Amino acid sequence: MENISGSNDFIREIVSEDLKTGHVKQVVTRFPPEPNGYLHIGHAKSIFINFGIAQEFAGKTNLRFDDTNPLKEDNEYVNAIQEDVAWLGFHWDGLYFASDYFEEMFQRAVLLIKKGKAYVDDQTAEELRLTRGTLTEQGQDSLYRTRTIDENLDLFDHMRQGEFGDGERVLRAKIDMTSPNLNLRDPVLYRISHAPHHNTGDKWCIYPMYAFAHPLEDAIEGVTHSLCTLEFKDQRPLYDWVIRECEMPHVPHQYEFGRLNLSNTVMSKRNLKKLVDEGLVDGWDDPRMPTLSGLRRRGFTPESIRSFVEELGVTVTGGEVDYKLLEYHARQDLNLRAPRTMAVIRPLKVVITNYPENQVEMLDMEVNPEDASMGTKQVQFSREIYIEQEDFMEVPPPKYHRLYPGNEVRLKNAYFIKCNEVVKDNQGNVVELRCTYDSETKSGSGFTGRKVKGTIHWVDCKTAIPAEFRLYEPLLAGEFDENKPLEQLINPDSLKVEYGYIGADLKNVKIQEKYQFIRHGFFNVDPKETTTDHKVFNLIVSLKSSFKIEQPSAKR
RNA sequence: UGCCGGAUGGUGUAAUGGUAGCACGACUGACUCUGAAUCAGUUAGUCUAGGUUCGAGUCCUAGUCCGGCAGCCA
Repeated sequence: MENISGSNDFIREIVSEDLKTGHVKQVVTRFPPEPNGYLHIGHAKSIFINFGIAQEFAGKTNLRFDDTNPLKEDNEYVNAIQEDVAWLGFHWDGLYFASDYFEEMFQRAVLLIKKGKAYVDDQTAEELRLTRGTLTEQGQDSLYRTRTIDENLDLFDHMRQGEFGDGERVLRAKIDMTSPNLNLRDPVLYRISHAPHHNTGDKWCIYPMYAFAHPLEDAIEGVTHSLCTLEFKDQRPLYDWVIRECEMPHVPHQYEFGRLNLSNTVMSKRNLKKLVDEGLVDGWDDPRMPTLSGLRRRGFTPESIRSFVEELGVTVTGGEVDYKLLEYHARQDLNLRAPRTMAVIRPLKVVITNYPENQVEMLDMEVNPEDASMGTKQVQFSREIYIEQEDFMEVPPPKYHRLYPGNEVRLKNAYFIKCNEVVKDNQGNVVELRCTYDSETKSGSGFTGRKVKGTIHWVDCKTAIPAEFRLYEPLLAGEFDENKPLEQLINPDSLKVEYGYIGADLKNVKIQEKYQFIRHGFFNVDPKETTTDHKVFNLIVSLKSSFKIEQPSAKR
């Protein structure tokens, strides 16, 4: 069978081959998050791989919560994860919980004991660690390794009945304490934890470990290709051991791919949670976070995340992707879809002295020059407007095409204006510009009398609406360093808040709507902070700019 | 001095023994009522040393470097 997308990574080749040879009738994958945090863009890669491959080969994908550790899991995460997966555009075939299989897992563990393949160990966690050996030294058999089957059965049952305290005993696989693969040195299968579970309540006080539970979950659900990240590679022999020794009728296979790492950010649930818990960010959905909820609030579209992830491919090498590539995909998507508008983020007032005091006119503006079908809209123009502070310089550097004394520029969709006078306050700051306009130069009039180097955007003072703009830079100033406290790593400029103006055309914006503020970038209407009276816009990604001031004379 | 993986421009990725290609970035230029977009171009790569072969990024040997593994986490 051929896949639809045409992309052909090593996993798709395996799937293809399995289908062709008939080893597999229908491909079944699963996305198995632990509900102990919110999903991030790294998970998006796994989601696109698991759901994507199943889709391409007409298979099925389950959303399965790997909830085998009651201490860390919570229903808040269960709900958030479902929302995020759905937002990316995927529908799961089955919605399952590992905890629903606890009884079967217990029975399989009993089977292991009966076969002499598992035993109850009374050693402490510390003793276990000491006898496991090291990377270069083999481990030693536990004193309890030779317990009789009946004794093990009895003890394991008492574990389940709650007759021991946390950590007093564990169930271990009996494999090989001398194996060079640490995962095979009699790994722990079950531990005791008298903790309430988000799904099973207090029904259980023993919980299976990932290494035991995961292969069973896959087998129970009929998963054919269990796709996970590289760090589980060493567990593959154990995965196969569990399936085989537990005599699971269905045999899934594990394949590993490289995890996604993004530059200048934190990418582990542990550290993301820390940022949230320490109040260093505004929750899991802080727009600077690489979480899916953060990216959504920031304004990234699922389509741009998808094309980004798909471009990376599926490989067995690890690496770190420059976040600029994600920005590129966001621009690419938004450029075609986002309506254009003019917004002034750092306002500077301009009075057009030869424009009649009470005159007002409506000017046409293309909604999106990339898509004529989006039509035009009208924007109001009058004698007083705001322009961007950085679009004026009293002493312009070379190749500065914007406003400066004596220079003429075009106001986008309006007229040429020329700067005649600069008004300053007591401190010498420029507070107002007095300009004249040329009525011959109206946009759309076909005026060709003379040319102008620059076009700048503006907002009419009479109808301007105050707005808050949140400008973002990467969360971390440099690369993640686990030896430094998080608060020292955070980029102090990761969030800058500005107060400026939007035009009347944005009076009725709705949350999560995306716009391009001409010459600035793409912005999203913040869903958390925006009210009818106070509009907050999140910078999704700025427009590229080839303009650089050669001599940074910040003087205006 | 264990085991398992892996090394292709600054970054990510392709080439399945037969011309090292693509994308991002960076830099030019054209165009432009967004210094955007678009278009054209430039830049820059097979870890090292041997070997097999008419031919090696690809196969073999040795080395170097990088990642993962010593939770009763997943």
